[in-house]
Order: sequence, then C-alpha cells, then structure tokens
Amino acid sequence: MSHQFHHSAEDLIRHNGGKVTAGRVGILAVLLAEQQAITHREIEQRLPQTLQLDRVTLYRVLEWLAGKNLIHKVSSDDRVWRYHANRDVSSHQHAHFKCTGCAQVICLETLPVERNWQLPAGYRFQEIELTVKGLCASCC
Amino acid sequence: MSHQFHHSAEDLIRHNGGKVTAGRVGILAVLLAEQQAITHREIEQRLPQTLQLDRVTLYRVLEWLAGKNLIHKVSSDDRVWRYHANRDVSSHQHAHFKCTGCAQVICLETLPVERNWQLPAGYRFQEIELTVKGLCASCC
DNA sequence: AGATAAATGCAACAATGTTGCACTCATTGT
DNA sequence: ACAATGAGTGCAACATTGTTGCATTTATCT
Repeated sequence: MSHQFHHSAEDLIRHNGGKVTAGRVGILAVLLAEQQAITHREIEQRLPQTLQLDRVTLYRVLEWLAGKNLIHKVSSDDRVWRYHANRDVSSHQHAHFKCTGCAQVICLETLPVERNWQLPAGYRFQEIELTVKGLCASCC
Repeated sequence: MSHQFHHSAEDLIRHNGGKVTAGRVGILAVLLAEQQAITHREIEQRLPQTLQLDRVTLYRVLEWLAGKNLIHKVSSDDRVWRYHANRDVSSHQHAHFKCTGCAQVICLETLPVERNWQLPAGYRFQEIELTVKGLCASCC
C-alpha cells in the first residue's frame, strides 16, 4: 500500500527544494496514507520498524513540511498538535471534527461560518479555527 | 476597585456550596475583574502579594470553579488554557477571538455558524469551538 | 471550642515541545 | 566516481503546562 505514497512523498519533497531523506519521505508517506489528522505519537507508531527517528527530528520534519505547505497543523483542546497531509480539501480553510470518545480528529469539507458578522471596531481578521466536537460513528 | 468583585466572588462561591477560602475568592475576583480570558500565569500575577498560592491549588480552584459553571475554559493553539468568568455572554455558546500579535483572548458575543450543515453519517454533534484569529485594536 | 471533611502545599512525575552543538549524509560540481 | 559542503539528524539538556499522592491546614457545623 505504501509504495505509491512513498513515491508521491519523494516527489513532493524534491519539488520543494528539500533534501530527500528517509525521515522526511517516511513521515510524509505516513501522513499521505492517513485520512485523519494524527499526533506526533501516532506518526511514530506508524513509521516502519526500520525507520526509527528521534523525537526532535520528527518535530523538525513536521515543521518543515508545514512550512512548505505539504501538511497542516490542527490544534486541539488536549494541547497536542495533529498533522494532516494537504490534499484537495486542505488548501482552503476548513473545519475539524474531534471525537470526544476516541480523540480522533478528521477534516471536514466546509467551514460552516456565516458571511455577515463583525469583529469589534479596530480589529483585523486573519483566519478562523473551528472545531466541532461530538462522537464519531464508532463511538456512538 | 476589587472590593465589589471580592464580595461577588464570595457570594458566588458560598451559593455553590463550597468553602469560602482566600484562594477561591481571590482567583474568582481576579477573573470577574477581567474582560479577557487569561492564563493561569496571568491570574497568578494579578493576585495580591499577600495571597500567593501554589500552582497546584490554582489549577484545582480553576477546575472547581469551572465545574460549578462560574468560569469557563478556553482552549487555544498555544497549548495553554485560558479562563474567563461566566457573565451574561458565557452561559450560551460563543466564539473567541485571539490576537496573533499579543496573544490576548476575548469572548465574542455570538457564534456565527450556519444552521444547515451536516456531520458525516453516524456522527453525533456535541458542541462547537470557534476561534477567530487576527489582530486586536492595539496590535493593528 | 472540637470534630470533620474539604481545601491546600509540597514533592514528584508526565507529556509535549524546544534549543545548542556535534556529527552524518544527500546533493552538487568537478 | 569522489570530495566538498551545508542541510539534516541525534543526543542531551531544558522549559512549560499540567497532574497525582499524601500529609497538613483550615472553614464550617454542631
């Protein structure tokens, strides 16, 4: 299964002018293979046995990938960043869903925010972060 | 300035069946006096010199106050909880604004979320957390 | 005032994430 | 193919936020 992700990962990294290292390819491949946004822990667990990276390297690779816009970070109420590959849905703003049962986080397609609303006078808008909480299908 | 807050705090705590201790009253008074949602750090700094509490006590008091619905916790992307007294606006769902310049967090009046949107099939909705990011009036 | 349970302080721990520095290795040019 | 180079990595140490267990203190009730 991972061959194609491995290959895409390599391409994406090369195209962005970074060194193609085992760590970067492996991490990006893991994220490409994953539907949900996952934590640094979960990424570690999904990496092949032959590729054990230092925690610091993992953080730095994730930071680099996010900087190149290949992945994005999702903040959550448990003080843990989750990461998700930037596919179709990810270039534009979108909301996230977090299951309060299993802590799974997925990206939703849309950002269901009304058009007409105002910040207090003098405030400037930059972006919106929206997390819907509830129970996922498995936890219902 | 703090006399009235101090007094309100005492009342609120007593009404909720808790022991009226200096720590609880002081912390709630600080939060009542504050417009923004502030961190545990900022609460510590605003406490009078004569009332220095252990970090653990502060956390436990905040947890207790939140459990009694006298304050609410606001999660943020910097992995730090912020706390805000439950006034008028706070009993219902509302959005928060976080300034990317000074990290100030305020509560917005409304939750500008559309009515008609769906979670994936089998998912159950519980609540929404919405944070608008941008620059506050001072940071613009 | 004394009894009692609730609240607090201390020490130790856990998890996530960051920084500095030396070393390795992917890439580039020859 | 190989050497030079700087980007990437690993290690150790640290910072911050928050939690847990247990002994001690204190607000409240009678």
